[in-house]
Amino acid sequence: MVKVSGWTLPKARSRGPQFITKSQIAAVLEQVGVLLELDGANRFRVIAYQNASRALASLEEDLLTVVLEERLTEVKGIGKGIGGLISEAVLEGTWGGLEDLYGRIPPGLIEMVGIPGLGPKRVKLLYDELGIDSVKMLGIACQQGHVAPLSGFGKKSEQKYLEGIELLRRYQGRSRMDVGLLYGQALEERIAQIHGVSRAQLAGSARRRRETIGDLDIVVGADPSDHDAITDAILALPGIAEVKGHGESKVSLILEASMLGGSVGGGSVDSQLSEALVERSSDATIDAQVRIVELAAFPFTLAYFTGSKEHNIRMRRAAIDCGLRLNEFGLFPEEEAGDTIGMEAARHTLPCTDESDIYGHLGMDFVPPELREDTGEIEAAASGGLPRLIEPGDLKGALHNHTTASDGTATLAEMADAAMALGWEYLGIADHSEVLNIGGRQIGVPSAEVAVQGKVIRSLNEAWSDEGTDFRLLHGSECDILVDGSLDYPEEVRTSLSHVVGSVHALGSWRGRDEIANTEALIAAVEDPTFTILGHPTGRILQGREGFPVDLHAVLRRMGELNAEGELKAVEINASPYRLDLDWRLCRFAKQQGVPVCINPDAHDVDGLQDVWFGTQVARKGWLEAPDVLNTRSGAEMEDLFGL
DNA sequence: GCCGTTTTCGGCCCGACTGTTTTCAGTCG
Repeated sequence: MVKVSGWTLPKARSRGPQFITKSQIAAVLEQVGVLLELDGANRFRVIAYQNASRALASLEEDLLTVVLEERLTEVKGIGKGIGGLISEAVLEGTWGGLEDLYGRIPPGLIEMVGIPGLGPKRVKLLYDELGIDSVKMLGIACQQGHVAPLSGFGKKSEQKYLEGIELLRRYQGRSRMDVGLLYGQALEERIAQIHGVSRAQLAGSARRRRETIGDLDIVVGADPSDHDAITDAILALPGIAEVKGHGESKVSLILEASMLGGSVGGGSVDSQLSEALVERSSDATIDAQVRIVELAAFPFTLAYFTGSKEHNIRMRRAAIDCGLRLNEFGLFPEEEAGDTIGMEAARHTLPCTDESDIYGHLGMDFVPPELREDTGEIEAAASGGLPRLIEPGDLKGALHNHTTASDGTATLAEMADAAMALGWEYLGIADHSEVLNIGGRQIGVPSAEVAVQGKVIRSLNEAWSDEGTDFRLLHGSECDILVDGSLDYPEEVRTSLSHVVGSVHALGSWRGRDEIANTEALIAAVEDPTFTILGHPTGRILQGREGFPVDLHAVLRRMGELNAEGELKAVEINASPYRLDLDWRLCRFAKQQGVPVCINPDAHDVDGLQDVWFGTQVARKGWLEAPDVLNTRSGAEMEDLFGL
């Protein structure tokens, strides 16, 4: 659900420039797109703001520099108009004409577009004609029959909106990757078992491994004579809260938890099952679209519904450049299709048995689904420059894990056994440092006890070495980064460790001050000679809380400089599906700066080690190859790196 | 609002489904 709170223009910092930061401006541009839609603006103008927001968010250079050097409009997607807005925000801290737009659109309208089947045009019409400016008011108007008489509306509209309001209440927004995959795999399995289904595959943002998943897309290939029966079978599946619509080729559903039923799901998300479900309220729902096509169209439909939308737009343009037209059913010469559309036009398609054939016809290498975000993959695929992405099996260990010494539930030996069972050559222990206490309870390891843990680790390592087992524990610490950027523990404690994972935990203080102060503090932390790995860099909890504001581009640039001087500074992808922090959008930048990434499960029990699977998905989405990831190194190499 | 460029304004990805209307606009993905 779109949260109405937060739909205000950010206040300028007290001193500057820059008065407003890049991420704040990107968020505003995104909101302006929505507000303009509600204002009845030209749809291409709306798209322009969305594109500009994206372009700005992925700008890797320092924004103030770009503004001062008047190079903003060189950024693709930012022109004179929006460029002027950005410059004003950065240099003056003001928002020009946007104040008026924000003041004119009632925040309740934003919430109203969250109702399924109700879009910006009709929301605006309801507001203009009846003065309806909230979901609550709409509900009352529908019950009293005020909506049906409006031109373009009817009795069914009223009923649909009333049902939509109830669904909006139950809808919990996007789902974390682990939860979304759980539902997606379950639905895929159920559909694959339906008689007549030849192929069934999960597509959409789940297949692209986004950190959160909005709705599920399943593509089904089957003989046309079976389509009706398959549609009926899908509609009869358990756990359907609502059928939003169904036709010859698609079924649009809202699922509830009972769809998961008995023994479905599988793979690495299994261990997350109980925990993931406990969090969702018992009547929470998730949307799903099922597309049913004949087998010949399957690869095209799969590609289409895998997206992203931006990737698809680029693919269509690439097809046009080749004199071809690409739609969800085929890839065919423009002149042969003539005026026909859809499946009819696709009768002239070039043959494709899987997605790689589609890319092949357009002169491109197969683009892995994770990369399909229009962040350069089209160009790379056309020039043979796609990365060879890391695989989960490339990992040889992990460096950030907890034991009973702090807030973990397993002992050193138990964690080591679990790591060996995964085929790993090492496990880095990084229990919390002294300063950490939660609710007055001491969580962190007192500095005097660090040496005690070190002694146990040494004796375990000696035992493995003696019996010829290629496994070792690496004695590190998850050391708190204090508000001034210094590290917890006396220096001599930190130097006694193999590695220091520096993490921020006092989120309150960090979220209460601005991006520039936080960035300076993080840079001070990474500059400490004992600092090794930046742990969960923003502190975000997906679907829970925002991270603290920070310019990670600047921090990663500094870490890259230090590495160029011969130091070892790495950044963590915290692989917990609750975090997935470092964000995939920053992985390539880290690589470009010469900062290795470390995929860490932040495990607090033996099962938690398996979370590295999720972290690997993030690394893949961030274009990383095995050599870019620190913990693809062997145990012996790690010992060398840490000077052990 | 941005882009490209035949440097001045037209084009901007494409299709299914729904409800209302009677030929189509709105919504969704």
